[in-house]
Amino acid sequence: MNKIIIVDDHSLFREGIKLLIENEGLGEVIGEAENGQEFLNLLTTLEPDLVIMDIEMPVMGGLEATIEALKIRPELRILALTMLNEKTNFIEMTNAGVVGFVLKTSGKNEFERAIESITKGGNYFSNDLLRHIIHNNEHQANKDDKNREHLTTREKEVLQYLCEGFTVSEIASKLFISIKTIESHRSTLLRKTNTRNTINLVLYALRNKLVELS
Amino acid sequence: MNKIIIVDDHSLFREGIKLLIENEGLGEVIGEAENGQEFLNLLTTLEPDLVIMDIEMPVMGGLEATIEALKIRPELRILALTMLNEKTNFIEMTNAGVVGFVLKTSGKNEFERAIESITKGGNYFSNDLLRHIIHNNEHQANKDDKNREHLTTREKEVLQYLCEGFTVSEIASKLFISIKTIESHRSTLLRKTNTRNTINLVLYALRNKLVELS
DNA sequence: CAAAAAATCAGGGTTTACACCTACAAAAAA
DNA sequence: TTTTTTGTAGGTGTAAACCCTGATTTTTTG
Repeated sequence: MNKIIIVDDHSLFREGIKLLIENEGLGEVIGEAENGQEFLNLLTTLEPDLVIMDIEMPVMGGLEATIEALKIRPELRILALTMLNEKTNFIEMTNAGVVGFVLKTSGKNEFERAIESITKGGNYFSNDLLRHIIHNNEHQANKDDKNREHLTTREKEVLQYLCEGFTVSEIASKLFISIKTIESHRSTLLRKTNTRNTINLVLYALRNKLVELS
Repeated sequence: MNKIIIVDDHSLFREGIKLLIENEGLGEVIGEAENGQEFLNLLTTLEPDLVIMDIEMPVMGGLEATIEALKIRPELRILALTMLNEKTNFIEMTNAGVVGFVLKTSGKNEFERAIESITKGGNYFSNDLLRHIIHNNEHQANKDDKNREHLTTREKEVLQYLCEGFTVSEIASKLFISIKTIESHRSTLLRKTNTRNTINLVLYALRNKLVELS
């Protein structure tokens, strides 16, 4: 019998999926978590065969959780459940090692097929998603591969402050480092995001949900 | 027995909620729709007692669907299911006539209580949501009433361009007027919104939804 | 019409942002 | 171990933002 953990920040969604799994005899839900961090905590005591993982979650998202979990348990099989409309890092999630992708807009049948396929050791990638990826590649390929050139921890921190409306000198004071250093980070951010000034950098970050509008 | 229609663009979520409702004996799901338009079509043939309505959906959202549905069937009881993080038009939805509000992050128990309360003719508004509304009102109430209406047409126009990432000189070129004029408008905007610089002005506008993030 | 508000423009001064460099030590990755 | 990345910091010059006062014209409104 499949031992399953469900990771999703929407409690009602978890409840529903749990019922679905148990009703259809797809497995046994041995745990639930509402973000990546909670899930990693569960992993210290539970031994699931399969994880159903949402991607966009507060505290810790599905990508990071997947990477960390597979470091600890490389044999773990993770099925990503995504919404498609937002920035679904399909490539990054597959690189991280998920064995399947299903859309929340998919029906019950596709979900069952995914779980069955994965249980047998296979993969499952939703056709709708694949179609979407191919179709949108022209528009997004550049942005995803080039622009999102991986921001470092410090850069993300500076970006966060910039998006909260702090000036360069204020950030320097907060972090007890030179204004020049913050300027340097901002310049790097401008280059990596291919933006012209701080305002456009902030707008870029908000549009791409690198930060949240508080 | 409650006759229920579920309106949500996520098929898996609908499946789950349907199972939950039937498992707990909360009612009978007589129909599903994946957007407001589909739901209105269903209303021509089905006669539900209760509608569980998502808000953000493609084609037609929950607000418009609620308004239209209650024009046709004023006695219809609609429970809004929302996510809170995004622009949840709580006020507009209640004005439209929904009798309840539950968060997707809420648990099964709260969902059941909501349905029971509504079935008995009452209302149900999630405490988490109410708390969130009240908390965010302190920041917004004053600013909305005083500052927002004060912006002139031209000022709003300039603000729009600023929020799209254009610089002062670019806006001057676009509108065929002097840079000094745009600077003057921006200064007025800074004063009226009580912000310190353009970035904070843009953030203010986004937070208060004076403009949309494209 | 007269008064108020809105939209336009100007000058001048201070501060900050921005672009382009260089540089070096520590940490991480190869 | 060697190479690359990251975080730190500085210099220099230009452009832009920012702050103030003041003024003219047009539009709105009582």
